[in-house]
Amino acid sequence: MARRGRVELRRIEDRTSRQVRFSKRRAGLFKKAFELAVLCDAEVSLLVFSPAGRLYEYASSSIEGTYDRYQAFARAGKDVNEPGASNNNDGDPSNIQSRLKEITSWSLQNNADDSDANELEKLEKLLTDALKNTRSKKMLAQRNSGAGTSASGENSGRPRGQKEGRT
Amino acid sequence: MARRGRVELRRIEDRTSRQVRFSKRRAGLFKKAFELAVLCDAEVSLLVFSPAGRLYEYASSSIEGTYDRYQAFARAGKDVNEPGASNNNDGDPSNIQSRLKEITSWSLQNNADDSDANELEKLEKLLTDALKNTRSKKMLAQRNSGAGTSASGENSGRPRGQKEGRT
DNA sequence: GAGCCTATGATTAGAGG
DNA sequence: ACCTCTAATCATAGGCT
Repeated sequence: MARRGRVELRRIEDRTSRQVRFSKRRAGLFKKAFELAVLCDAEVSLLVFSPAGRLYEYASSSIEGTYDRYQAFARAGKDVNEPGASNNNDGDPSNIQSRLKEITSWSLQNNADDSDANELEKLEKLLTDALKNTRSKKMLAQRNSGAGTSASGENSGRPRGQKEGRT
Repeated sequence: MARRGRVELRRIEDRTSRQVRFSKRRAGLFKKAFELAVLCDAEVSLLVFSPAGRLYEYASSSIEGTYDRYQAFARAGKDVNEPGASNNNDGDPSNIQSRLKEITSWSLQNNADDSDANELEKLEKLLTDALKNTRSKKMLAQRNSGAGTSASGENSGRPRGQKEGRT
């Protein structure tokens, strides 16, 4: 025997049943979170509190690191955004802001603060690249004397509100 | 056709395929997170960064709220508090992370993305300082640890961008 | 509750539009 | 890039141990 009908999307009333479902679905959810991280090279952070108040967690790197990245990202992404000026090039590697965001989150993730020469070496490389980038932009700016656009990697597609879940 | 065999549990190498799978699996994961929250009355917080660095989030209540609960919980349960962890170095001007935060916020405030040579000059200086800082830290680290492997080609933290439609 | 089982609904990889 | 279709795997409700 198995399901007789579709799963209804509302709170399960029976306590025991809800508990069992929670265990099973939680396992499935964590498995999928893990798979997404591994297969697609994504950074995933998942926190679940059971109705009873128990904590379950998964993070492909670390909860704190990902949360820090989230905060930096959310803060950054929300700010300056002129409709006319093609900003918000989050995926464009030649964009200084996105580069800085990446560097910052990388730095936070890796706690690039102390005594690890390798980590610092990487950070150094990132900073060098960013600096190089800045310089070339500056040159362009001087040449064009204030008329430039930032659209070095045009393609910003369309804004597509992200929403999850469903009713 | 459909899958011919089991899904291998390792990073998908093909970029396009990885992107497509990411979208699909992400949708599935968020749906399941949502269902767990509703069906089982759980508190769920899910953060996902795509390989391209875009953020996707879901929270049955709120990311911040759940994260706060997590911290309170973790602290209460196990007394988790690492000494040099990525926390509260904001006051130290020689700290790389705080410097990066400064740079990032400056960059965002001033929309330091295009056509202003002076602004970019300032940004350049900030980056130079940060780089100098990094270098001296690296030297200290090398001196103190003797670990001399230069792994510059590796991307574990993987800052990198790819041009795609934005969120 | 934790495991195991299994029928069946849900998810999804890959191809095509 | 996004939708649809389809085949095939996957997840899982409900039973039972």
